Amino acid sequence: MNNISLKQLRYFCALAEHGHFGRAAEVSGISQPALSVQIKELEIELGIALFERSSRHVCLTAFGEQVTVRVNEILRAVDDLYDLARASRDRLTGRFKIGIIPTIAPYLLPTVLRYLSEEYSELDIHVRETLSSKLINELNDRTLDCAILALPIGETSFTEFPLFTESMVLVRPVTSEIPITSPEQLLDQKLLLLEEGHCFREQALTFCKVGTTRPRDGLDGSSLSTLVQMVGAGLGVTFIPEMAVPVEVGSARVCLNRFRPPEPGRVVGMIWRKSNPLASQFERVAEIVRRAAEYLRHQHRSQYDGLGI
Amino acid sequence: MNNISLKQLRYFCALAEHGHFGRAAEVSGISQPALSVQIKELEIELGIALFERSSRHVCLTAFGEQVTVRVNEILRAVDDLYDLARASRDRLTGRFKIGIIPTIAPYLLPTVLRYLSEEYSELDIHVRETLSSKLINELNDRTLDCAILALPIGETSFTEFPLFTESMVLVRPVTSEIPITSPEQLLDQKLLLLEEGHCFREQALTFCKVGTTRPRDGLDGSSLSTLVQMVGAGLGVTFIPEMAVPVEVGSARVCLNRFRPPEPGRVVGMIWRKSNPLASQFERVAEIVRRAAEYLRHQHRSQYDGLGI
DNA sequence: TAAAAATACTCCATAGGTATTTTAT
DNA sequence: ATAAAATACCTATGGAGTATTTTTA
Repeated sequence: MNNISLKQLRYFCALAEHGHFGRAAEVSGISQPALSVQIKELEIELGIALFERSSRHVCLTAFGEQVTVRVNEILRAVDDLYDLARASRDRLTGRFKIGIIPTIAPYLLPTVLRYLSEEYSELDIHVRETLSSKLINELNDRTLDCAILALPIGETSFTEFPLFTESMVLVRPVTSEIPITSPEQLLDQKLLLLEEGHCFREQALTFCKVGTTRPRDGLDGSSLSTLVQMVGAGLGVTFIPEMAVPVEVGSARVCLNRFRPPEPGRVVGMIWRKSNPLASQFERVAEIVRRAAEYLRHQHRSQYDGLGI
Repeated sequence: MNNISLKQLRYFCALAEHGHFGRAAEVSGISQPALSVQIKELEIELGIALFERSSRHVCLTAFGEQVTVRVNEILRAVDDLYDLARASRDRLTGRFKIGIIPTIAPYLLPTVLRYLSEEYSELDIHVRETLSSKLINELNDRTLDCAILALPIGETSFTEFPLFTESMVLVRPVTSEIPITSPEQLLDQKLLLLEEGHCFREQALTFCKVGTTRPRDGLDGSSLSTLVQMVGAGLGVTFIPEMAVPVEVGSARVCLNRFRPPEPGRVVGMIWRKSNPLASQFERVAEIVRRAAEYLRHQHRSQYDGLGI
């Protein structure tokens, strides 16, 4: 049975250093007999003497000297655990795996990553971009630490942290005449949507189905960028999130219009497993993401206004 | 206060490996609640969670994973202490510093070293050849582990282990006529002795002073070899230990004679500090030295007989 | 509802304290 | 005779057990 204790090893080091039971005990904050007993037990446990005692000197045996080196290493390694813990407690360390859906990633990520790496310089951030359903699986798998997606998810095992609400904007060909300002006006439009699985598709449809009918099916696109290009080619209309506007619109021959309230939109938030012990850290991370989004929105809003919409 | 215990670290490893409190507890030979408590205390001590718990899975946090590597190293290092102890207990390890007086060293050492290195193949043997008084100081200094010299020493702090008794042999010039067989006959001889400090000098004189007078002072030599050469040159007579005969006599034009009992002689033994915890090991070493000397004596005796003395 | 972890409590082993003895210089 | 380590003995902390509750899938 391995019954050596770290206390014994610390006492051993103190005694090895001071060569005197009384002083070593004092330094160790225990009484001399307590130290004597512990050293003796350590020797019994190892089955060999560590010190050569006399009333004048206490000095290490040859074996004791070999042990000193190793024990110092051990104690140093244990102390390192504390340091590591403190570092990990105060700020995230090591790998940090964040998931994000495709209809947010391209627009939010650059800014978020910049903000995060400013705050957590030594954090090794991994990004995974995929559909909400996969992100959720990977969160449950513990493959991801957290995910940025549209709320609500409605899984009780997750903490949902709302980041911001973003509006949907309608993208029309420049050739179209009158602005569309209510869902009803969409019914005779050909609506281009992201392919099945994207939550943004569902969100757009939800808005359109405010009534009971839905717009004529159009084509599916695999990215917002593609959809906008398709709109520019006159194939129909589509929605994009407000945040995508500065990136996706510009090159394409399209025009935008907002709706009158209630504007279509969605809540974007960050989620993580409630059981993850880094939860408190994640709130800080989420706050940083929120600030990044806010900054982005201000930037965009000025451009947006510049577009005169 | 550093209150992590090795037990906790072992439990941690078990839990990290099994991912299940119940099984890890079983493997560790304790109950599940005991394990729960210890893991929790470890986490409290470190101030950060090591595991992410749910009733389905128990898995390491990012921090826990970092800790696993280090803890495994720590536990391995602790186990190594046991191995090191066992190795040191069963056989001498590391440096072994042995002292030996000049009137024994050249004759006994080669054989002793051969015997010792056969028995302790990985022992790093250091030899120190000097006068008894210095050897004793160095034993007290703990510079030496043990010493081979003429007994008795009479220090209570030393264990004296007698190895063998060796006779002194008189060395005469071949030109001298009649054998000398009793101390009295030495009184009119010119006696060549080792310089002050060699115990062998005192031992020779002790024999000569069996009566009250002592032989005429001769010259001092720094080694037995020198003395024998001086005898060959007709400068006087000298004593050498029996063991030195095969080495020192042969090239010189001298003849030998023994005395009738009580033959002059001395007890050669090994000494070490009583307080040295390797004492039991030293008895084994001493026994090996004794066997080496015995072997040597048999070898010499046949040569000696061949000389027809 | 079932499986697993956490909690509550109890007990005993042992670390550590004080007083004393032994040892070695 | 003195300084230091070892021993004896006692106390109290805490490690570990059993029984139970809480949690989550």
